[in-house]
Amino acid sequence: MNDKIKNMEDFASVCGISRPTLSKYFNAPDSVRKSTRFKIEAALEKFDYRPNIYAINQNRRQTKNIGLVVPNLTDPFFAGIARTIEGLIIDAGYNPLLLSSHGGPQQEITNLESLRSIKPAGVLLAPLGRESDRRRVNEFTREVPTVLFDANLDEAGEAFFGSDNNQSIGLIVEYLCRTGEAPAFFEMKNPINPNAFKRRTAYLAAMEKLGREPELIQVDGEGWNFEEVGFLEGGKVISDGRLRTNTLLCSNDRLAIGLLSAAFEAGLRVGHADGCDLRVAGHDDHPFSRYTCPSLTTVSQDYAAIGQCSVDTIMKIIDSNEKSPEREVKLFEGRLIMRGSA
Amino acid sequence: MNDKIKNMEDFASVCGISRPTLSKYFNAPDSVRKSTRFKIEAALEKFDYRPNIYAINQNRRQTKNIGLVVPNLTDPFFAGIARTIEGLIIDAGYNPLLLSSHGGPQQEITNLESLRSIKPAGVLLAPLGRESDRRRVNEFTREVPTVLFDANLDEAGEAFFGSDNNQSIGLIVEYLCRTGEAPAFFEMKNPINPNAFKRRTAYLAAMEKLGREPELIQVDGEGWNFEEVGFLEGGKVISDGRLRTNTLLCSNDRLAIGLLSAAFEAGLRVGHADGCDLRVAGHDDHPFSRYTCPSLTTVSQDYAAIGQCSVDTIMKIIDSNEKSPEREVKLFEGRLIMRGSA
DNA sequence: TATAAAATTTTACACGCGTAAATTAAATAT
DNA sequence: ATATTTAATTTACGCGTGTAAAATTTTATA
Repeated sequence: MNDKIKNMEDFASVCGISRPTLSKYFNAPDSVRKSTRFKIEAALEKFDYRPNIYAINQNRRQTKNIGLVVPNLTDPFFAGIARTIEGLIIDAGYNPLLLSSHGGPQQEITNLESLRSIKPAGVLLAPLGRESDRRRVNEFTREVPTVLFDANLDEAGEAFFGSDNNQSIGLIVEYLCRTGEAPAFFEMKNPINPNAFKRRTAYLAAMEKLGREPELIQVDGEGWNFEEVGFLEGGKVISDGRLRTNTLLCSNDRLAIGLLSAAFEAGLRVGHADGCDLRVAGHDDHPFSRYTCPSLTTVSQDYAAIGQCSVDTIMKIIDSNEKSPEREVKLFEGRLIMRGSA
Repeated sequence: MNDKIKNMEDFASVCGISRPTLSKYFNAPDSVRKSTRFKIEAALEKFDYRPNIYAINQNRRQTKNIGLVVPNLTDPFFAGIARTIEGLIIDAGYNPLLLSSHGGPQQEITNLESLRSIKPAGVLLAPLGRESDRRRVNEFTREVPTVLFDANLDEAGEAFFGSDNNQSIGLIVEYLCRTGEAPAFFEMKNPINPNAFKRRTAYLAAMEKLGREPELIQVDGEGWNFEEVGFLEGGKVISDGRLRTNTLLCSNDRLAIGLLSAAFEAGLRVGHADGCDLRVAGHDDHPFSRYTCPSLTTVSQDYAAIGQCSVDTIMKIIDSNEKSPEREVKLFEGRLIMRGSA
């Protein structure tokens, strides 16, 4: 009884069931007769056997793998999104494979290449943005069904789902204008992320709509070390005294976190209460934004919806087994998160 | 010339080289004659072919996969460690597979199970700790060469590498005592992590050594939401006024981040400067600790060394193909990071 | 109970590669 | 140039599964 079961053949014999039927069972437990299903599951309790994943994937026309590529796992914001989407992929009966591009376009391509060799049924890609190797990403999306999320990229992939920066920035600009001085927009001069461009434009549009004079504060800084940029460059902006307003809207929360730190060290009191020197707001509702000093007023992105929609769409594409005629794009609205900083 | 190359056979014919020789090449490019190696690599330039990873792994005695399991990828601290170790694994010529247990023992086992089906050559595991399913983890380590890091677990795995909490806590306790009032130790009553226990013990030992009266502040709270625990329970501790000292040493930085937030909202001034009400220190040198308000004084862990040592060891085990007679344990020293909060 | 439909089994082949043994060719040493 | 070592080729088989077609059994339907 305790002979090692090493393949489906062995397991078939202890089951008293033929190997092809077992194969059917493992691919879809409901596709076999109830009585045989019970027999199989009873045997599974007694013997531990699991089909060899490599043999399976070698012979299937399609693997059950879904690639999930995010720009930077070190950022808790993306780590959280990845976790959410992983869950959705598992719920759909697929096997998520999470890769991080670590902020580098070379790593992004490496990720796609290594995914290609895994022959995924589909890929969910949050691209780096400006730095992405457009040509090679496009090349990849022509071979593998791909849905983009978070950051859009030309016409790459079958669909894109992200946040409506126009709406979300409009929301917080309106809030800031209504409750105090009109905000200046604090951002990096050359943002890596396309969302940053959209937010800049959205800020300008929102200010114009409200009849306010926009003020862009575009600071130096490269890479993904947003906190550091916010801290160093924000510190300069503060000490320069070249601020025309007491309200700063940051392009994202991580910049704001750095800026808050710089403001603190400069002895400025941040917040909307009486006697405060500065109001600071962000965008994204980063996991840490609740615990900054003061807590950060920001806009949250609807990542439950974005993730769900991305997974649903890639599943639809996989099931229908055909590229949809036109690229679907859907943007989701953000929600104002009012806290202490503005 | 543009016939699709779909397997090694096809590629062998366009190369003018036999398939077994190609197989040798892909397993070790240096194992074939130089002239044939050039021929192969020239052909690789013209045709794009990569060996089918599933077919390879099915037939190899050993895969080139190394599992890497961390307790919580949402924590930037672990995300950073994971990134470092991933790089080391790649450098060693292996393929890292990163999984996060998301703070749950069930997920931890699920991760190990899914790793088992991938038949990894070895696994690097940072276990959850107290909540880990000891029995099943042990079961796994008997089947797959495993090296533990970050948190120790009984006698599981072939080796353990982590931080010397005794040294690091001793370091900061000594610093705090030397520069101000002796610290109380702020921690969770039932920590999930074995390091937390060690740090508590180390705190008590360090205080005794310095002839100071220790004070443990053990708060309620479950799970991995350390900032929230630090914020909520820290807030209570502060408003209770039951603090005998003005200096708090937190069991980890994330608790400290929450505590700083609570102190801020309570209107306390944190820092070591004149006129401050409270000193707060942490442990770990979390990526965000530089940007708290004030910036957080803490102890950094030597994760470059821990990662390198873990990878070296799993490689040694894999190469020697035998379980070492005795379990290796090595602890690395921390470094004091002096900043504004204490 | 007879019949149709559905599920299962049998048989057989395919997938793409690792790998071992025997043979042949090439590189190196004498 | 010959002998020796080293590398490449040929041949052949195995890995553990998917999958298709035909034959058989079971279940559902009439």
